[in-house]
Amino acid sequence: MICTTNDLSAWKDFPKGLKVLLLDEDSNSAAELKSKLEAMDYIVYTFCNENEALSAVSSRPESFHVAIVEINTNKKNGSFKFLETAKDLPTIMTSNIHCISTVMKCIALGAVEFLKKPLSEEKLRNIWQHVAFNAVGTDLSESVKPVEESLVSMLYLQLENGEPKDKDLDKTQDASVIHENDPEPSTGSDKYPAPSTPQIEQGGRLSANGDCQDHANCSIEKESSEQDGESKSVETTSDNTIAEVTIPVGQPQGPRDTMVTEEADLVDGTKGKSTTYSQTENGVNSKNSQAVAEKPSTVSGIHSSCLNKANRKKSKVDWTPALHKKFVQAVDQLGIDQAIPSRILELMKIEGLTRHNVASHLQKYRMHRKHILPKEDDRRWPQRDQTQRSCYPHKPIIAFPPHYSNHVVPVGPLYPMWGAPPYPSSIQMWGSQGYPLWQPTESWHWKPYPGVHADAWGCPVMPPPHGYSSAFTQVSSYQNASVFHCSGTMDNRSGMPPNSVEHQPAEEVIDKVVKEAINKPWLPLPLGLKPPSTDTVLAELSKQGISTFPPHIYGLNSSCHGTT
DNA sequence: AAAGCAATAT
DNA sequence: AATATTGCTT
Repeated sequence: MICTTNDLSAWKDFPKGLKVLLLDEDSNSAAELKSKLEAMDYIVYTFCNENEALSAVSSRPESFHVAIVEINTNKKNGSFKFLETAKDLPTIMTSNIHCISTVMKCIALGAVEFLKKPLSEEKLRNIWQHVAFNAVGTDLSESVKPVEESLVSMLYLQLENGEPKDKDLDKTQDASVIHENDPEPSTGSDKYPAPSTPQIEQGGRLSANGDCQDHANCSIEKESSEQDGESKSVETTSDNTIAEVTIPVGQPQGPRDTMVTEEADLVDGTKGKSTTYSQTENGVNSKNSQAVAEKPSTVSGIHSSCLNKANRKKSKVDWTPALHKKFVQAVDQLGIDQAIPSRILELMKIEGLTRHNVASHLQKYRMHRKHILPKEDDRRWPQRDQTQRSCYPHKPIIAFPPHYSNHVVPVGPLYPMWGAPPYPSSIQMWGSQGYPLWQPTESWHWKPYPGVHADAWGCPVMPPPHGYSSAFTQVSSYQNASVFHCSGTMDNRSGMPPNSVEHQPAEEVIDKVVKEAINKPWLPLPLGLKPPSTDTVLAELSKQGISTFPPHIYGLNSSCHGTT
């Protein structure tokens, strides 16, 4: 039964007279509980049979304000049927079993609260707070929604991790919306001391008032300025949110404040969160810190929530590694000069992503490449063909872009395809198209391997690829190899060991390597170095009055520069 | 109208 | 800090 606020104000001695449906198939415990409730002036209707209780609810819904249901451990589906069926009746689940998954399941199915047995008077006293008030003219519901949203997300994730997913869960998942103007039942949680469990009931069971469905299919929101039906979506799967909300669920007495805070945050004004795109991801299994946002199952769809047409704040796109990868793939596929937002958008096929989103990301992406990559190149060994950089693969669905081999070395493993850099934490995102990439000097949010000093992303992070190292390690030590990778471009000093060569400016570093190459002529030259022609060498030697070849020709250094 | 850039807002 | 938004130019 749903009460209006008027009902409430007119209710004499509330909550006395509250009508409680009690379902407990153990008649003893039912009787015990009944007497406790009656001691509080609640009116108790006891049922020992789920079906009977359900039929009572359906035949005279006005007879009950709330339900207290004991989970029947003897039944495979222990009383969840009631929970699932009596959606309009705020239902408090109770059990001797307090395992978190059970609790979560209850909540996911719409329970307003889970009370551990034994049920003290203390615990029972506040059950009235779950009465579904139809908060006309109030927006108390606002404060409830975000919790619901977070909780639902959390549950989703949780269940994804192994527990069977309930059919209803999908529905609830979709309810992750901020309903700003819903005439929604509310218990007035802002006014009264909250019961131990957040009252997400009404939200979770929104199907009652149709909101859920309403929102479920509006992942595409027309933007007034956009004709192509771009929509906004946001992430539901905020790690933090989930994490923080997790605890309170199972532990009524626990850190509720955390949740409240979270709630406040979410509510506060305008933050609307909705979905994260995730899409079918072929190759990448990005397992990163952000992975939550792109779990495989999330992958095929957007749990979109939609926005209330009325007011909907723009939300941010979560450029997860997977999403970024998709983006990069699209850019690559189009070729850098064809890569314009609208086409990228097309190729990405991400529901809910807007051209603006792409444009924005593209802007950043271009900036990154423009500012970072060139710098690296300039400091690196002379490129055989500098022009290649500007015209890299337009049809790059090939394992290695042409210029790849010209670059000194990809720091990491060569990615078989663009896409899926195997790193655990998505480092080097921008580089997935074959650029040699180390972390740019600038901060970049995709961090190197966990555990590795973030600033030390230079070469040591990953072993050099074979092709590279074989040619190289012969010439120089590990440090020198690093020199090539890191050259002076990045300021990684802080992350490097004190004795590493990286401290030297690029020129010096180069000189040093050149010198070493000269000193050990029997070794292959480092990539990027061409040997001086014999003529040049001879000319230089004769200039210096040398006609024989000493084992070490230090003096060649300068001529080397001149001839390469 | 769309793109792109820079500055600024969130 | 990362994105979005805005304003402007092309």
